[in-house]
Amino acid sequence: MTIETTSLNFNELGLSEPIQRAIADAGYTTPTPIQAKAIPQVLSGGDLLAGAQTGTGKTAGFTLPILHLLSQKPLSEVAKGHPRCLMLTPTRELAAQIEESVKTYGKYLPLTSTVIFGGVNANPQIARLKKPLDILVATPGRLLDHANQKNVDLSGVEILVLDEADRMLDMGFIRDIKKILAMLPKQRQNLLFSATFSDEIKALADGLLHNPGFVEVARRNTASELVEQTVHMVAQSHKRDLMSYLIKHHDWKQVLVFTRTKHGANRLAEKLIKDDIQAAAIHGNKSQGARTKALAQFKDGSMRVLVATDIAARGLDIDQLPQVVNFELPNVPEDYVHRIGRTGRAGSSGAAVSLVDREELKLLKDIEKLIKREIPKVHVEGFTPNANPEPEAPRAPRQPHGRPRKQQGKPQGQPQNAPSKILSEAARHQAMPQSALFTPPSPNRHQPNRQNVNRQNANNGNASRGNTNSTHRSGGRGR
DNA sequence: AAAAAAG
Repeated sequence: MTIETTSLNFNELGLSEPIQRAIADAGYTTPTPIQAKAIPQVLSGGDLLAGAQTGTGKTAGFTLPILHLLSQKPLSEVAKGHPRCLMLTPTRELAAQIEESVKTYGKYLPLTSTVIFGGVNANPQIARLKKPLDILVATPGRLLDHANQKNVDLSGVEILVLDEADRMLDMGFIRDIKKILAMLPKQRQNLLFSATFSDEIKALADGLLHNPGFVEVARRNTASELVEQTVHMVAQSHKRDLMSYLIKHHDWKQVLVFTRTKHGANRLAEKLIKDDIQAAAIHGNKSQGARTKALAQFKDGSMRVLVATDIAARGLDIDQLPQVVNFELPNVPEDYVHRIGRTGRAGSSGAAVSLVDREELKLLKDIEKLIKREIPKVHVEGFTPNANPEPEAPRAPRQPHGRPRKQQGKPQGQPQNAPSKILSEAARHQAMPQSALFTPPSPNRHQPNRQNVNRQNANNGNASRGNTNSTHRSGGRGR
């Protein structure tokens, strides 16, 4: 299990019977650590500061007790058109996902919810906001829009959730959030979830929370042993060919590929489609319709490859995703952890492969420093740049068995017959030109003594890359 | 330096 559970049972947490029934329907019996810690805190009615990454089960950690609290007061006593709970989250997809969770766990309760975000027609949202509403999940921009136009009245909010607060600050939402906060009643319960605690998060928490309870669970990067991580050294110009090769060679049934740029995501998706691999790109320049469609198809398994920017790095919960690829390494080492956290979720194992150009070696070092381990560099058998329009047929014919969704054994990425040559970065990179990295290893290239070279100098001179420029977009979106 | 989010 990647998501740790506890020895507790959900029926010991004081949640009402309809909620327990919905939890059981969803197949859960045991809360994760963040749920076990956060649920009693939220039920107590106090403010909460929670340190939790995505993938720890934190969404249910606040959704479940909030449903309980709201359902204690009958809807008939509550004014219509006044959401009683507001959940703010950085991306549209995350907002949609959280609202789905609200609906899932609230299905036996007479509570109503909706989700509000930009990129789509506002009129259906306006119509929905006129009807009774208990829980409103939103991204800040569109919500503020509606609030300014008096489409929604936030004066009845009893519970506020700021999810992924650090990310919202990174994305320059602080001004919007402050404006929204000013519309809320003073008397309310506040829950703040953040993966990291920068000074800015602390400042936000200080102004927002009153005598908060504090819960924290281990960062997932130290716990993600079940995600098998490897690196392929490859020139940037050969990455797209290698990507097609890997997908076909390993017969990956489903893979989420991260690129550094939106343009890069488009180009890779086009290349894969050209190579008869079903693929779609998702990023912030796509229409919301295209984004929603691509994600839905990927989630239901009808889309083989989803090529994404870091829009999909955090929080997206894709059931039983076996394989993640970093087509380029992320600029911020923490994002690597978030990206590979899309696999190995909910009790399944996963594999994460990173395609690394020598230009990215510093990023790789930063990542290895963060996760406190060296990621093995694995040779790709049988791939030669510019010489692999089609991969060789796999030795054993593939059975047309469907997608093995529940896979217990080794992740798909590493079939037993793939010889894994683990060479140290020094051995590979200084000994041969990049163009030679994919030719099958000849005997004199074997350097078994170097296989486990532990690079002591992993952090010489590169202090952690603070995301120094990301937060102060003081101009905001000029309004 | 890129991406996300209002249009």
